[in-house]
Amino acid sequence: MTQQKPVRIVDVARAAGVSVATVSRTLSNPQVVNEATRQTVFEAIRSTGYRVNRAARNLRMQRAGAVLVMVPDLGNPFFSQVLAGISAGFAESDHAVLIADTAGQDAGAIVDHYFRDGRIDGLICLDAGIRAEDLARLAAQGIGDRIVFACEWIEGTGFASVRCDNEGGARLAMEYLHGLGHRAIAHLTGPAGNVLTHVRRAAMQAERRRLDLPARPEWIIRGDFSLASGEAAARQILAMDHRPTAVFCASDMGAFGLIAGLIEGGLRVPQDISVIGFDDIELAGHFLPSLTTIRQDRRRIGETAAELLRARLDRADSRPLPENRLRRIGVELMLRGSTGPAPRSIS
Amino acid sequence: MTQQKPVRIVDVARAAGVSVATVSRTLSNPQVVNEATRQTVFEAIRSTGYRVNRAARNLRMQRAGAVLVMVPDLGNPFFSQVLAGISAGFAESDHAVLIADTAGQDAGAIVDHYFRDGRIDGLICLDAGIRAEDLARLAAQGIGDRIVFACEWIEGTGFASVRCDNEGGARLAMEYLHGLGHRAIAHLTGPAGNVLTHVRRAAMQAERRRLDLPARPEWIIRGDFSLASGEAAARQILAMDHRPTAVFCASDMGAFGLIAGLIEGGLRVPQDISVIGFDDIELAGHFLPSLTTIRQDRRRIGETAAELLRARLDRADSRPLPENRLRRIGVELMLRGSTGPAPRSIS
DNA sequence: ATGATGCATGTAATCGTTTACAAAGCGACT
DNA sequence: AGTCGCTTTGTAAACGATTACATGCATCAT
Repeated sequence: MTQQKPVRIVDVARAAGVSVATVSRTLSNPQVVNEATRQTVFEAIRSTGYRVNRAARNLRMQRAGAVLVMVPDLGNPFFSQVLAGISAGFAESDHAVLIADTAGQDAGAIVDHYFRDGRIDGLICLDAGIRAEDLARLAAQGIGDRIVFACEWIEGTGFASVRCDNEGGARLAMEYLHGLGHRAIAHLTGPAGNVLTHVRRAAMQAERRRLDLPARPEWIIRGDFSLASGEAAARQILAMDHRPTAVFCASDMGAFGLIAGLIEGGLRVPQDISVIGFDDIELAGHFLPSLTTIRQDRRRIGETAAELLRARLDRADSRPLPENRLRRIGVELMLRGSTGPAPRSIS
Repeated sequence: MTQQKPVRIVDVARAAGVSVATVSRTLSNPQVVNEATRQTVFEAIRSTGYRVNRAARNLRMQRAGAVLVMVPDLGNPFFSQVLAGISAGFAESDHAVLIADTAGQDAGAIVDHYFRDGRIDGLICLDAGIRAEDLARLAAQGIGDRIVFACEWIEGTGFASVRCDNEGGARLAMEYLHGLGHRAIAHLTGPAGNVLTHVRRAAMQAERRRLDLPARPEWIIRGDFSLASGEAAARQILAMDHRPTAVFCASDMGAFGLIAGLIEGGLRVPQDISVIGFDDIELAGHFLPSLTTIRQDRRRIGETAAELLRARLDRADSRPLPENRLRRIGVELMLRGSTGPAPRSIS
């Protein structure tokens, strides 16, 4: 019941009959110590139950032993999968994983503080909402290559980044709808200013041009990845003179809201209108109707980001290897129940 | 572009023309230093851009400056909300928030290592799957009161705990269904061995007895909080000779799967059978039909857990205040579309 | 015998703080 | 004047590891 005092390295040294230096070396650089001594030391470590004090090691080695994951909204289930991947990717490493929610706070300042406090060695950023000047400051401090963006990224900067193949996803969706006979295809976008919004919409439009499909301004419907924005979009569509026969949504959540709204408005999905999402969140397969969508492996994005950052942290300061800046994780079309052949034209 | 070396406390001392002790005191104990000196020091801190090195401070103060959140499955959106609350609760503190996914690993060992490595000062545990002997070891090390369980807990131990009012939730659900005329009420449970499974089922059964409702063994359907288990439960119900007219599910995910399965099997929800969930996850209001459920404020559970742990960390070692061990967060019945009056009896 | 070489280990400085203790300055009181 | 008390500040010893450097000892060529 009483607080037992922790074992220090000198206790191990005493138990093994060697100096602290030898114990330390046995732990960090085993091959330089004599086989017999090594065994003695390991035995002493085992019998004393020694564990190295991280604060001391970190202070001496001038490192933090931790990385930070900045999440725009921890409550959003989308990110939890990425987080799980990151956590798994660092499980074997001796870096701890810190999290911070940027919600409503100045992301740049937070990151700057964590770094300058010596609390973190690196950063995985799921939030591209950092101001350019903050980034410049970070890069100027020479820590630019210990930052990895995941899912989102910032155009025109040299930071490492892991993302899914957004363009490929949009292409898959459009080709598939086209193959089903759809010509009038609308797009429900993400929030304004978001890089994913931009890229997915641009790819969708490029593909529409390539397939020589008709375009109407009102068929690009502004959303924000949320359920509510999908429901709002449904109302807009219901009110249109020229309704699309299919909608490609930039997110599953938006697609869910859209479907709910359309059905409430009296349309049948997919008989009257097809809907396709993006993400493939867990519920997509169980929604009614189940959702055809572009699957991005969020867990793998997280794992890959962890891998990338670890590689950058491990090489300490040996200059080379600024390659491998961008990793694209493949996407997959998940065929389900929310899409079907285009209805016969009413015109 | 060049790595600029960090400002140390001696740099500030030099800039202010005082000793390092004075600078340190100004930061940690301002009222003991003279007003004028204090101003000078603050100015020096500002002009040098000094930030205290956490590793050094932690080493000297024998603390870690961090807490750990153990999550059974980071990928599960249920926990991400709790995590968001915890993160918010520690935003103002100077404790960093570490996360670890216990998936497939020995939770007890992980916790023990984090503590003994001096990496954490406290723990919030969302996973009650720790072995009793590990807990005993932790308690023996005198850190028992720096552990807070959230959502789940372990019966018969003295650890602090934050949870929703599970019994009240079950009661609300049963009373409501009873009021709608339902008599044959089934229950879809959580996974075996889980404390939430046990408590919710026990409360449901107690309420059923109190309301003098009929009981049948097959109306207690084993689930595991997952979509798939809900779908399996639907198949069981469809095959029953005496079908219940309502099902109280221990989780929303289970309820979603159940509804999907029932509808697929030709039943109408809620006309033929009512379904009520537990949790109120975001999608509950947007599912088709929308899900009547017991809302538990997961974010607030997280915030409260953070609050409790902070209080325990702050009081350092002053013995008192082992009170306030248990906090129950209230639940709320969310009336939606998956429940309706009991169908007229067929018998 | 002597010096060079190499391996294994020990000694002690160092990382950047906090804080116990000592000391200095200044009134006030006897 | 001497003593005491109080406030404010400085000096230096921790905290617990890592590692540059020194040392000791064996081996081997000259």
